[in-house]
Amino acid sequence: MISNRPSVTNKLLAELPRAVYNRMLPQLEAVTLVYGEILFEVGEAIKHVYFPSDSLVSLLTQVDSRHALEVGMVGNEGLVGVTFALGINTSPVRAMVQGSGAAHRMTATRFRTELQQSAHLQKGVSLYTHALMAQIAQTAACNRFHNIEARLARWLLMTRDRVGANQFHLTQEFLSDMLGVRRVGVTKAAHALKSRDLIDYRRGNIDIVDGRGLEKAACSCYWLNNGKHHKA
Amino acid sequence: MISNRPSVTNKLLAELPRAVYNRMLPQLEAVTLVYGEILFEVGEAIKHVYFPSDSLVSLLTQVDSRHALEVGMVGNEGLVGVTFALGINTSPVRAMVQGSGAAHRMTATRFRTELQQSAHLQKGVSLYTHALMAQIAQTAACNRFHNIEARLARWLLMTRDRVGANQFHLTQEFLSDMLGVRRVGVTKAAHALKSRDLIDYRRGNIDIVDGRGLEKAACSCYWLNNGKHHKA
DNA sequence: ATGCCTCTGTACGCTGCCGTACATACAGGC
DNA sequence: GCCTGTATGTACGGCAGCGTACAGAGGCAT
Repeated sequence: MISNRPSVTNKLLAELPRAVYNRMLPQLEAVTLVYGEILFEVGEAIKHVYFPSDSLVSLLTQVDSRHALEVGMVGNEGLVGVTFALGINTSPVRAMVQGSGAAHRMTATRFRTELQQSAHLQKGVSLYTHALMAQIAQTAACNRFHNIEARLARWLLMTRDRVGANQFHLTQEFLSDMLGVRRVGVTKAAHALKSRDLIDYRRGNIDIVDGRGLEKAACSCYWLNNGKHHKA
Repeated sequence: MISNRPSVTNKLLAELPRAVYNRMLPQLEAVTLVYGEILFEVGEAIKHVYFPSDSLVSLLTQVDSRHALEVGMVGNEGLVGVTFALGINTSPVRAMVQGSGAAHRMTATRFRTELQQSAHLQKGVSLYTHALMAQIAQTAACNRFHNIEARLARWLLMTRDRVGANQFHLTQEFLSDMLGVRRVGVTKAAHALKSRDLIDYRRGNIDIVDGRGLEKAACSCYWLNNGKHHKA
């Protein structure tokens, strides 16, 4: 018989031993995250941690009122709120929903209890924290050395890998905040990629036409950090 | 009476409860780190973790053969090898000694044992890991938006805070790798700061003349992330 | 003191991105 | 259909930093 418990496709949860997984399930609340929603703001107390399944969350640093920059991207391979697992109940970054979709969340206090009770969960979260640190460091270097076009290509590929689809909704305005550049800069880069038949887009709907080609257009950072850390 | 055990001034160690501290001491090996020494390379297995006391270590990402960039700085407030505490025995970054001085190190396997035995140590390492993540994220944004001069000022101040002195040895060539810019770029920025009587330097010996002034010349990232996270 | 090596300063053309402003095109509501 | 808002395209001067090359200048060793 089929249970009516939420179907959890978050990998971090899915890789837990059966017993731990089952114990955690009733504590998880299924939620739908929507594009633009802010899960937590810088310095704000974290109330829940989120386990995306087919949603996608961006971690952003705000420099001043005009400038923002994405430092990390969390899909179903991780959780939003790793800092909480490190014993801090505020976030150094803003977490914003970049791709609408399903996720499960758990209250911060319950999550803490679970962490204390399960070495497996601790281990999984630690591994993911490490992967996230590596991603942030890689992104930092990428932002410094690579041009907008290559970074845009990489970014689109990383998004594709996490949502598992070649189409998704994103405006250029939004992308400019992710890459930390002017909207016009995104327009030019996107135009260039489009003219080479690598992508297509129309009013926020982006379509990756030639994935292979796009991978060539992206900087090598993509391969070094494409969210497949666990697979190696 | 005065014991002849090594005087450990690393804050992470110093803040441990007496009992834990005493148990760890015999496992710690006093070492002297020298400018330019590489503690570990990207992807290499970590043999030891390091607790700097008056030495200073840079965490670098190597993009290609020509381009490197510092993403984090570790002084006596932390440890080098946090990723190991997260269950990964390789480092995603290169760790390079930026300021010669004393440190204590422990073999990776012993460190892991200690971690399992002491919740206090775990807690301390977790908090530091969080601070380091915040630092890396902040640095990422800083590298994206602020000009060389402001970044150089910030960098010198961060170094000062960690070594606890207004003078230290650093060539402009070295600095260019830290900031991810040309050496000439550093020369110009340093020259500008010198002409404003904020710093002085001569063949690698840098002297912060006017700390207050330098703080004004630095970007706001300095205040957001000046290694005093624990004090708040 | 001589010579070498390292460190710092200067020059020059180039390009990617910036800030800003404005023009076009598409979508949905009425 | 028309209007309005949103999304995308184009234009233009300006500048910070790039890549490269070479010139002084201080330290150190022989």
